[in-house]
Amino acid sequence: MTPPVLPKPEALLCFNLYAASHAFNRAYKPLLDPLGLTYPQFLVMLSLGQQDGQAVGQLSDDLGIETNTLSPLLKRLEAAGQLRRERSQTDERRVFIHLTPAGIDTAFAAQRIPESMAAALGITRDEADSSLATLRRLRDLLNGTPRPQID
Amino acid sequence: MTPPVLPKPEALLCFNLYAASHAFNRAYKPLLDPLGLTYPQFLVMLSLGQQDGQAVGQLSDDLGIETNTLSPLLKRLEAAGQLRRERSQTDERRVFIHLTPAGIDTAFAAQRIPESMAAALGITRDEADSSLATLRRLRDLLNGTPRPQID
DNA sequence: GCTATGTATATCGCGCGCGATACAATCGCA
DNA sequence: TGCGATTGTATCGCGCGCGATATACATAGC
Repeated sequence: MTPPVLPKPEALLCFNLYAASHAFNRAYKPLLDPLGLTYPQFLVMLSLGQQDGQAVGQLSDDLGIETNTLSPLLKRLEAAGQLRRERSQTDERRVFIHLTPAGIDTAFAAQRIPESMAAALGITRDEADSSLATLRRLRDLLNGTPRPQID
Repeated sequence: MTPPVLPKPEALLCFNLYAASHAFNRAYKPLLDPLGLTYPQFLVMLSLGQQDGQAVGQLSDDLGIETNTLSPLLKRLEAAGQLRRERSQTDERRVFIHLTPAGIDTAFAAQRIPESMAAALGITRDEADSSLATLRRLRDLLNGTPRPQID
């Protein structure tokens, strides 16, 4: 029988995900501020550092951020001198994103943040990987992927 | 030695948390739309359903949402007829939030969403609780709590 | 009582996050 | 070749999320 009282948000997986995500954002902020990056901007810089010259749509797919969110975000990063936006010659609808030299420096500095955060929290690689796998499985489930058990 | 290439966001715990959180939001949206609630509004309604008459600050603490986010959110819920805002008689700085009858109905309807979502995804209570505990520990770490192993 | 300090809530500004929409460039196909 | 459908990106509107700030109320100390 259904209990007479509603569940506390604390008892819900979705709330704990929501709260942990915001907690991560708050914890990263003091480390990202010196770089002049927001958290989603940090993700974009890392993705570009990993593979430069991606189109807007590729970034959108990889990060799960809609292009209508990315467009203004990329404009702000361009205005900050971190990247260039370059129309494709062969398909003028597409826009390729390239890091500037300053952007490359920023990306390398950004790379260290997760490491130092993990170290500061005392989280081992194994713990992180384990949680990460759980979250990835959950995300695939939510995204409607028909459960690809292995990756 | 540090690898010559930057890490993919995919390999980061923080990104997977970020992405899973947004995925949850997107998955909940079609279920919340009929109730006229956003996701944070859903959390507020559940919290009030669990304990009515909370002050703004209590909601803020419990949900980890700043009062500057809650104030306009509560005004929207009041405008939607889901709750009343009532100044305390004894301390006129405080505002207590009470669900309206319509709000109580909404809260009960909202309560079913997590259950049905879990069922649709094939997630058992044990799996949810296990992930939940991991996320809670992570959140406590990030919030600077000096690691209270048990709760 | 009267000022200083602290507390509870609210307002403002800016950057997401995303649905809806716009628009140009490309593609498909008769 | 031409024209409708599709694709890639951008714009708009609204609701968070949160730092900074405001404001009213309460409390403490004198």
